[in-house]
Amino acid sequence: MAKVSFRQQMLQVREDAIVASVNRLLAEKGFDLMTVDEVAADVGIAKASLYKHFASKEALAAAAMVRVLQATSDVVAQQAARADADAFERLREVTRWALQRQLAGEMPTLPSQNSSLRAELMADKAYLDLLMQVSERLGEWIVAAQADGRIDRTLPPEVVLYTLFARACDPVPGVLKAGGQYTDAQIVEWVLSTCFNGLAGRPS
Amino acid sequence: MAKVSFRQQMLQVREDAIVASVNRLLAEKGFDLMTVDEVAADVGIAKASLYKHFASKEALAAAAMVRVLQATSDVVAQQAARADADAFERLREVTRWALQRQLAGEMPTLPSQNSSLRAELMADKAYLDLLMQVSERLGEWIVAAQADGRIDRTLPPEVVLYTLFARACDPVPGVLKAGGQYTDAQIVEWVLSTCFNGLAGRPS
DNA sequence: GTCTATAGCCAGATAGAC
DNA sequence: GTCTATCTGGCTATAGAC
Repeated sequence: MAKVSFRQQMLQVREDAIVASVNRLLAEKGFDLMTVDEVAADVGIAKASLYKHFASKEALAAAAMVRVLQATSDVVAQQAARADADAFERLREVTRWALQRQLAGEMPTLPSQNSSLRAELMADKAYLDLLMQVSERLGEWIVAAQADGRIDRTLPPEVVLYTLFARACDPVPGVLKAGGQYTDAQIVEWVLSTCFNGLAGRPS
Repeated sequence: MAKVSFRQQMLQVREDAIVASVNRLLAEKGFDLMTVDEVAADVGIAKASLYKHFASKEALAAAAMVRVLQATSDVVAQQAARADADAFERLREVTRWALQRQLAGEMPTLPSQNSSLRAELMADKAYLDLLMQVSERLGEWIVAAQADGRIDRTLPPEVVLYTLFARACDPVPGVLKAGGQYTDAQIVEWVLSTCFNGLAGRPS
């Protein structure tokens, strides 16, 4: 029994390595431009071996997306446990985390509306459950922050939620980082500011 | 001579039709998922005929991108001619136009950092000249609006410029439109508000 | 210049030995 | 389960007749 468990552990470690590679490549090139050959080369195994672990390129990407959502869910839970922050601040911290992860090259972009990946994700229960869970928690905070008057009450909560999801995959941080003249910390603060305070800024 | 001119006119009309199709398909599926066969079918001519007009798929897309920039340049010139608007309002009107065009399904998304399209565009003088021209004019308005105090002075103008370009290709309007419960006009106003006033809104 | 037919290539997926 | 070698399909691009 110990031997089986050890083998399973090895398998798990390898699958983790695969998913980590896929996550990075997805963030770097997106689903369409990422090739399975690249993933295999990056992990250091043969392409055929990949297909013993995952049934298709879409399944590969879906596993990476699920992992990202799990990480997001963890951050959300961590913010929910804070006693010293209101709903608005929690939303901002989750957004800050997403921007940092994006600048670190570890945030895959959302699947475009007609990608083959989208169909696979919409059939993936683990993905949908996590997406629902995160959306519901964020939705509660949005409504609370509107009640507090810290988020614009004239915006439907749905609009706020989609805007936050979109900022996690925004091209702006990457372009600014590619320019090379700002630190990651500066970029995060500016993008957070344009997101929550707008380009016009907030009068003090 | 009249006959030659007539033929050239016909050619021009056909090329316009091609570019219009490419523009729509680019906006709908993006460069990678758009196939040349689709373009040919959409225009109603054989694929080989397309290649008599444009040297490659990249050249096709580049022509569409140039056309979008020309339209943008026209809108910018139109706003520059207004006597009843300050820099901030001009920026907002140009952004509004871009959002309306996107909701109409006529705004191709920006080429991703490593697409083959990007290399072609960076070698296209007409594209680069237009991009530079539009960027410079918008840049002047951004600086002026910061001097007026209507755009946040703590943001580098570059950050504001990239943010505006990014909003023209934002996924949020499309997702909201796909939801089907809001009018285009509502969507435009909400996205404009989140862009300039932020999610937090502006105290009056 | 327009068409039909096809070449050439690349990437996802698999066969079969070990 | 891992590998090498190969199949398959789809896409860009072109040849050649008209």
